[in-house]
Amino acid sequence: MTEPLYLHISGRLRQSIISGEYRPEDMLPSENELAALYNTSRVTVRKSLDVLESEGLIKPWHGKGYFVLPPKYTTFTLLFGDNMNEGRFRFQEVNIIRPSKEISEKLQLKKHQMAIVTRRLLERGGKNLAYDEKFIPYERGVPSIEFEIHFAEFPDMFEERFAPMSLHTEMTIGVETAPEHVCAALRLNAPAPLMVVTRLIRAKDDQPIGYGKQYMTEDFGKLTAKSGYYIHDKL
Amino acid sequence: MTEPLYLHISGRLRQSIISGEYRPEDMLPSENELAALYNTSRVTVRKSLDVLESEGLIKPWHGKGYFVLPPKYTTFTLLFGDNMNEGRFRFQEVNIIRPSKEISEKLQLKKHQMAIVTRRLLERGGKNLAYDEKFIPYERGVPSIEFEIHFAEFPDMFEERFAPMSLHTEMTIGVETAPEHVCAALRLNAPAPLMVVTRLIRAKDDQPIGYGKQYMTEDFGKLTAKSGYYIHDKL
DNA sequence: AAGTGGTCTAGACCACTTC
DNA sequence: AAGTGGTCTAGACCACTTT
Repeated sequence: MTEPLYLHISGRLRQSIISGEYRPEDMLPSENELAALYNTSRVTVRKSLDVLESEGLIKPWHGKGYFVLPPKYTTFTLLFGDNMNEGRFRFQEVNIIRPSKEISEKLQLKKHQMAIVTRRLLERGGKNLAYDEKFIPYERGVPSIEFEIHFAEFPDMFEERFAPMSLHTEMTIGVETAPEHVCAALRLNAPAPLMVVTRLIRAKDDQPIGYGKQYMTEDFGKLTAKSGYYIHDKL
Repeated sequence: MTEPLYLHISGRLRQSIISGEYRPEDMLPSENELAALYNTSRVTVRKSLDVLESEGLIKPWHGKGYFVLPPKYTTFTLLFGDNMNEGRFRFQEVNIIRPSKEISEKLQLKKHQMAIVTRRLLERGGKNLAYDEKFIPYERGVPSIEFEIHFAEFPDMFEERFAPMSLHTEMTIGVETAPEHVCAALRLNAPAPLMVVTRLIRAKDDQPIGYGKQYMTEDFGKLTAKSGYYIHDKL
């Protein structure tokens, strides 16, 4: 139950930084001073400073000392997929198609290479909230398996074929005027601007292996993001 | 120039995890095994494992060993403000106003408390791309200073009065039908759905100290976000 | 030369898990 | 009891910065 010393020290220092006692550009006491102050070894002090460094609060400068960093307000953590799983998906289509120019470029398909598409509609409370398209390259010799994946979410569906840790995703969020088939599925009277989230899944070698677009109506809700050191689960 | 041993070890292990040699749920060799393998001390091995833990790749389990974690696909890092600074802002209004219900709730204003508003228009290449509103509580006795801050960006403007590290921001991204004054400023013919980013700045005690809304047109561009271990600057 | 952080060692004792 | 990770010590030597 008793708190380890190194967490006690990092906690005290974090508090001092957040409260403004140490401000950005300020220097913390040296490792030796802290070791003397808390009557402990330099190793333990270093461990507590490592904690704060990994949280992005401080940066050591060889030969000088530990500096307090200015906060980065432009970096947000976005949690995506939370409200995606509330509601019910209805499949509209699972097919092999000749890809559009956009899809072909995003997936870097070869000429005449086909793509597999799944299209789904998200319903919640009797309302059509979102429309969802996923595209993956079609390759001969990897047959029916592809048709089973359409129940899985991005990028879970790739875990069988790729090392999971090697996948990464690029996301864009914007407004687009939805194409007709999307408007029809969502039962919109006229082409309307919708929030569109695209996701491009890449494997370790940056090879694109999946591309998805989600069209979200006003009823769908909002995406949320957070920034700030203060929200760390520690403290 | 020679790479420290602990980084060498963590690099090798990271490579093994990303390549799929160790998969999620797998256990890494024990600290003692690694120490023997690399002919080094347990302390150095621990330091290399700490690196991977702070990257979210592994999790130690007391008495058992180090487990490889499954990737979290729902956590994205969003860089906001990059395309906000390209272009030119034109101030439309700086004023003390009676707040709307929305503003009053977000800022948790007292009854009859006023708010300061700044409204701006973002132009780029002759096009109106975005409209920007910021609200902060008005307090008597903190007078004209407030009017000077309107050149600063959220949340920089608060750094004088609050400990910078104590601020945090909650963001929502969604589609809203823009109110009339926004449509007028953006020269839209009819009320149109726009991408709306709201930001609520809170101080350390969770007290709201600023609220901003940005309405973005289709021309503005998209927000981008990334996920995946693979994009870490290391490796 | 003196102070700072960066790396590393060879131990120690504890708490948790497995057998 | 044996193996695992968790914490901590008291040194050592190096590289960088300041005086």
